[in-house]
Amino acid sequence: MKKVFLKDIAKDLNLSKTAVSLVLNNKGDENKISQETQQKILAYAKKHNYVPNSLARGLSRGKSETIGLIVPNISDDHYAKIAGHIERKAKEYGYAVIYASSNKDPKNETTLIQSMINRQVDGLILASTQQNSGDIDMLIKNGFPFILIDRFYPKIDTNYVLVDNFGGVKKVTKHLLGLGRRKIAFVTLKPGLEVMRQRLLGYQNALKAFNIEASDDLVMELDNINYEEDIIEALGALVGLPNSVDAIIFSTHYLTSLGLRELRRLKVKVPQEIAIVSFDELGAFDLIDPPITAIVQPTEEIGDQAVDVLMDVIEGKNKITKKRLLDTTLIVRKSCGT
Amino acid sequence: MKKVFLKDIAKDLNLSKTAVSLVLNNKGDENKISQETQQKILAYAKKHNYVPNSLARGLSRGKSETIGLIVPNISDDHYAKIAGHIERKAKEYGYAVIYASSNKDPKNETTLIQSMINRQVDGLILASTQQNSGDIDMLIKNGFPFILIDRFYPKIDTNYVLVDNFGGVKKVTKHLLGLGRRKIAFVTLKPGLEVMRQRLLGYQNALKAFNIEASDDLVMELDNINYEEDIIEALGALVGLPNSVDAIIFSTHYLTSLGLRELRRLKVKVPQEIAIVSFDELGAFDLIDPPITAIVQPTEEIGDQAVDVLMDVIEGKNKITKKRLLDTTLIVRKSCGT
DNA sequence: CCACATAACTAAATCGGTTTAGTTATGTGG
DNA sequence: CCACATAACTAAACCGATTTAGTTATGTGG
Repeated sequence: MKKVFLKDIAKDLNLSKTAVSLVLNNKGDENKISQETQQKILAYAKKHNYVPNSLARGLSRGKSETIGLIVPNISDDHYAKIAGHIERKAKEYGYAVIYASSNKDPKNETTLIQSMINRQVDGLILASTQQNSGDIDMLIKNGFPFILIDRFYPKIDTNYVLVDNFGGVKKVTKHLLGLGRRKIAFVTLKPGLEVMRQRLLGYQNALKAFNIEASDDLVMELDNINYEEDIIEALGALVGLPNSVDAIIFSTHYLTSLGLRELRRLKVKVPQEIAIVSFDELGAFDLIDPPITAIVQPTEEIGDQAVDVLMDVIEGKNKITKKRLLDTTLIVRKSCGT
Repeated sequence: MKKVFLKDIAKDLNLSKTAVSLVLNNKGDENKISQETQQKILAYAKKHNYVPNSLARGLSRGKSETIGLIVPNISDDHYAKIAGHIERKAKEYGYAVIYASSNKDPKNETTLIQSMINRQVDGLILASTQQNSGDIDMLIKNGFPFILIDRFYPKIDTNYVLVDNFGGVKKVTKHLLGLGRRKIAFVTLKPGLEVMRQRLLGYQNALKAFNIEASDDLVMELDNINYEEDIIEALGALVGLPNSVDAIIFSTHYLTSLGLRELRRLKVKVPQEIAIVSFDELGAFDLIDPPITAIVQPTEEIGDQAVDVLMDVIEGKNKITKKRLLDTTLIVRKSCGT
């Protein structure tokens, strides 16, 4: 089962590499290669299981038919799901996916972007740390095809697809307010991520709609890296407040898990004393006691749309930037009371 | 910020591409390029931010510095974790990772293996469907570097790294027996996967050690694809047994979640009436009520070792096959009683 | 002063495709 | 019968590296 190359086929059939290449790329007709010859070539290729070397093809075409996916952490439930959808969708276009995790470090992100470009990916899907506007500017300046998912740069005009974070949190906050909760805390990560700001704004906006003053004491902004320690302190503070809180919104799924563990340790009764809700879902949120109310993101749509838009850019269609804000779904479970 | 190529550097410095290439690949000394020239080249390259086109390099070197990862489903918690570790470790060797999901379909797997090889990956990490011995034979015959993870082919001599499935299940079964449970059911997937057989054997072996007859009624083998429906039926049967079961071992994490949901619907009290344990952990198993006892796999070690072994093979070291059986850890939680 | 070693390079082939610019043979209209 | 169109190809350049096999200039020992 020796590998066959273009030149082998050409030699064996007494044809030129050109003819063989054209036919195998479906350009036989437009280049007036006779039907007989085309059949011969196709038959030979099939029989000997010819497959082009994609490095060579990529080199000469200037395309690798590969896209790069950079996310904070590929092991994270949310990104793993998105990665799955991106893979499936990319395959429809004949593309493969190289992934890499930035671990939330902008420096890593810069390196990864460079490394992906060197590997000649045709485009990038980027869940950016959002602290690399320089990289984004560079991509734009070079006309490199890319699309942001999950996070975006408010001041830069780019393609992106993400969820309506503001609306999502507003929705769930109103839900809590509707249930009579009034001292609602918001546990989130330190600013830096626009999407986190959007979530915070959604929270504040909902409170305002109910004429409730948004107290700074109720907003806990944890360090992006040391959140595991920070959250313990934060929850201690919240639970210890004179007029204790009656609800907590966690701005992302891993904060929810950590928070819930800590609340248990503090013997807080959920939802009787404190209702909780989570932005982002985790596989087993319905099995937890109590089952966790969550805002869920349409990961499939994110993946599909990201690839679709990126492919349009790669193929040179649609010069204008596409900005997509997808809706979240509120899944009401018992953790916010009844 | 125009791209610079080797020939640009050569031209600008009045040198040959050869000299530039040698120096940039750290072969300047052994090829007697003068220190001055080397410095000039390095300085120029740094200043103009030269980075080699890896398709071109890959083509001429016959290496892409990329490995392929094929798993049943990249979105699955278990594989997403492994993917994260593989990525990190591969980066240490300067390798990038292309991933793809077979969705448990051997035909897909065959296609993916081919497609990865065409993309000139230097090696493959394969969590195989285990129904493709033909592919594996082909890889071996062609001397293509690869390593199996998670699943292996008992009749084929290959590199692999996976956990001691037999020992893991045996351990947890004995644990249940030690707690006095006697009618222990085993809910698993239909044969085909050797690792599932190993888990079953571990279960049976533990029973035997306690002089308990392993009844076929207590082993439920669900369809690999339609397990969501099958498990409902299976649990219905188990719970309806005359002398109902007092424990259930789920052979993989997604069966545990599904099973637990169904047991709740059936109003079965866990662990009072039925204890449950899971092979494989899920992020929130400690938060579930009751927290789920689980056998956890060392995903980091699996990823690290897979990459290490694969790199050895790629670099031509260690001609003998490496077979690694890693230990699992039993995390005892309340779902199996106290 | 000549043969030969060595330092410091370079020209050109190569990897396996794609693509541009022809070439050759046949057929057709005037 | 000649000019020209067309069908059916092909030779060779090219993509951007790596690498083999030299080449040239200088220095050294006998």
